[in-house]
Amino acid sequence: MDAAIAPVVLAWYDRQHRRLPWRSPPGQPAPEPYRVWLSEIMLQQTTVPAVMPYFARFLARWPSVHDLAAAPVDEVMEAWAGLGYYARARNLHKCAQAVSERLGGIFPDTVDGLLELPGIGAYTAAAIAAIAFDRPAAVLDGNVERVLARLFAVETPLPQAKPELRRLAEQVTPQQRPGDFAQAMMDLGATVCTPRSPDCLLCPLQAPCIARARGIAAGLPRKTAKAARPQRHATAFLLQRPDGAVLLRRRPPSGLLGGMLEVPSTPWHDTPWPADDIADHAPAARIAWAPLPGRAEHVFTHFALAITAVHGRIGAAAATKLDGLWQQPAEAVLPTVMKKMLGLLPDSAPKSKRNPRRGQGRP
DNA sequence: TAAACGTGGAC
DNA sequence: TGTCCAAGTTT
Repeated sequence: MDAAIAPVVLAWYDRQHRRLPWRSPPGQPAPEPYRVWLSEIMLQQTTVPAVMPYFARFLARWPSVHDLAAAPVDEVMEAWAGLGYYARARNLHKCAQAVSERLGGIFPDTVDGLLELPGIGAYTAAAIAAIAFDRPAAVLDGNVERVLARLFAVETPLPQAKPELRRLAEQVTPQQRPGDFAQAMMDLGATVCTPRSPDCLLCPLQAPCIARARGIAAGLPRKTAKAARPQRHATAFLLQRPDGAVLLRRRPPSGLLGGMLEVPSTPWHDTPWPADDIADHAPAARIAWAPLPGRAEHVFTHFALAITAVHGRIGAAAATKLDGLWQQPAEAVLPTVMKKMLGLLPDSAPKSKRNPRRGQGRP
């Protein structure tokens, strides 16, 4: 029966495939490996709508892997700002340099070759091999895991079920059109076999789906509970020059927000900061720090950060003596959490998110 | 092996 | 408001 899976999925894909900028329609020649690679890196743990504008900008600015390799890494980081998981941007640049300089601009066309490159793991190597080079590699991402867990009623929770799901993926991957098959399985997972309420009536695998027969599709794949998210607290130092520019710094190259610009702040502590302790961590001495009204919250994968801010002013001459760089708040290109810190500045009107409260009660 | 690593949208 | 989650990789 497994042999019957691929043809059904491919026939569905021929009719229902999503049109995406990094993709060729079914039956057309494969897209350039550079585009496949760029899109796959951006799509790691990231939604298609979020990737869309970044992909367009990167491709317009750096049309080839050589162009990207030749770019200063800070420009690549800046272009990535807002997309998240910034190690991807650093590895993207490293990978471009490896391909451009060591491989003459030619991406490896095998899973093993691709796995050697920075930022390319099991999923991405298989995806590039299948989509760009038509290799029959078994592609296993979150979508495919879900489709297979339901199709074969795998009740073992993730991530323990991964080896079993991988075997199933290898079992159903066809020798013909493996790239289309990989994309078809992902489209199926993204549009029909969705996490919460799968649209089984529209599914081409309705008949062979064991979970559907047992009425447990929506509950698969099972997942082991994750740890609670701790709360941390920080106070940002919004130090402003007479021309309005604020002090920013470059974070260390690795770790959280590695290589990105930051607003100076207290350490991110597990308890709120007593007012008297805040100035101990200030980026400049002898500044009259004034607490600002308002607070912001930012949720990372593994902790949440409650943010308050203090405001200070500094003369143009004194400002030149500090480490860091000065940028106008509206023009700074920053990770989202840092933009939220700047959002606490007195005259920064755009609180885009719904932020009613404060003052008047409900009308 | 498990934890670190961002963000925004959906329900 | 809270929880889940999206085309994972690295250490």
